[in-house]
Amino acid sequence: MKTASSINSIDSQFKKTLREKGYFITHQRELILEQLLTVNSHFDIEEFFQLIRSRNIPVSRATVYRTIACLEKIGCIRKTNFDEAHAHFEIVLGEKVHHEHLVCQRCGAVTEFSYDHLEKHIQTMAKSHGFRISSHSLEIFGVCAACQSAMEG
Amino acid sequence: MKTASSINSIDSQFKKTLREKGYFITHQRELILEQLLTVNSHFDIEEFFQLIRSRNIPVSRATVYRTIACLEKIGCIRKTNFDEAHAHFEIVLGEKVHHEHLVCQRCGAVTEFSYDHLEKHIQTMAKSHGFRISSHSLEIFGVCAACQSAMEG
DNA sequence: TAATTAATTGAGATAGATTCTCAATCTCAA
DNA sequence: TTGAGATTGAGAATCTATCTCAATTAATTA
Repeated sequence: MKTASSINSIDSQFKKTLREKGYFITHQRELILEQLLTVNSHFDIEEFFQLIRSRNIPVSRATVYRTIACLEKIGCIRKTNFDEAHAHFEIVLGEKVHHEHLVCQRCGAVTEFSYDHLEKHIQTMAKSHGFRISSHSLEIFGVCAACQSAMEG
Repeated sequence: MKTASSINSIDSQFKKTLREKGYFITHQRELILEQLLTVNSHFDIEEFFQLIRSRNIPVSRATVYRTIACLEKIGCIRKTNFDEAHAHFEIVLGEKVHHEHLVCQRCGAVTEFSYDHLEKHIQTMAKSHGFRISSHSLEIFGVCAACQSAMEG
């Protein structure tokens, strides 16, 4: 649950990280951060930009794309692949445990789950190949429970 | 290792599957299949199409895209996500064990590995969410051993 | 084998997502 | 306050992939 204070805290973390990495805190970035904290996980940029538009937030599409890319680069946001033409993103900061995704190919619903052992298995696997890990992603595609019922009915 | 006979066998499997699923065996599809068997795993369509061009194989870009999509639909080819703007594909038929990928973000090298337990863990996870799995993909991003040495040197 | 029907093809238009250009503006540090 | 360098906006450009539609071709049937 996002309480007012947790939002402020995430917002501050974003800005702190931006500063630490040498980025400027611009008015547009502040506006985007503020809006980012109002969206659910797993947004796509166009959808997010339309939201910004509808709220009359004065930020251009280019800046939204650039800011998301920037936040991704500094690790505040994660890009995820749901096998669609456009990228999806989710907020990372403030998250304790890395999670994976169940993606329903019928309704598009995304369910997060965490998988304790995966992390260490991956480490072992990578080590045996001399590979230095920077990230990983596990997506499971299929049909969610709700859609299964809907299809039977 | 792809021997002449294994290639013919894969080629026949492709065609058999096409027929079974009600697709026509066209001259263009035969040409594409033939060329497909000469490329390494993990090709992207544009790269593949340029290869076809350079060999003066008379098949259009649209047909290459359509045929790859068709082969994917019938399960002869798998689409993979290497965090790039374009999709990558790999041949599935003739493969015994599903594999995952280590993707080097520096040189782009892709290493396959298989992970015995993943399959059943995923099944368990999905079951607990009432989710019906159709596929999954695990990609590990980072820097391969060779690039690590190169970066030190 | 010829006719029939539906699938497939090619060329180019189109769509969709994202990045780029560049002049104007803004941020931050000194 | 000021200068250097980062950032922005608007629209052009790029890139990947799909779509359109008339012409052609594959498989089926007579």
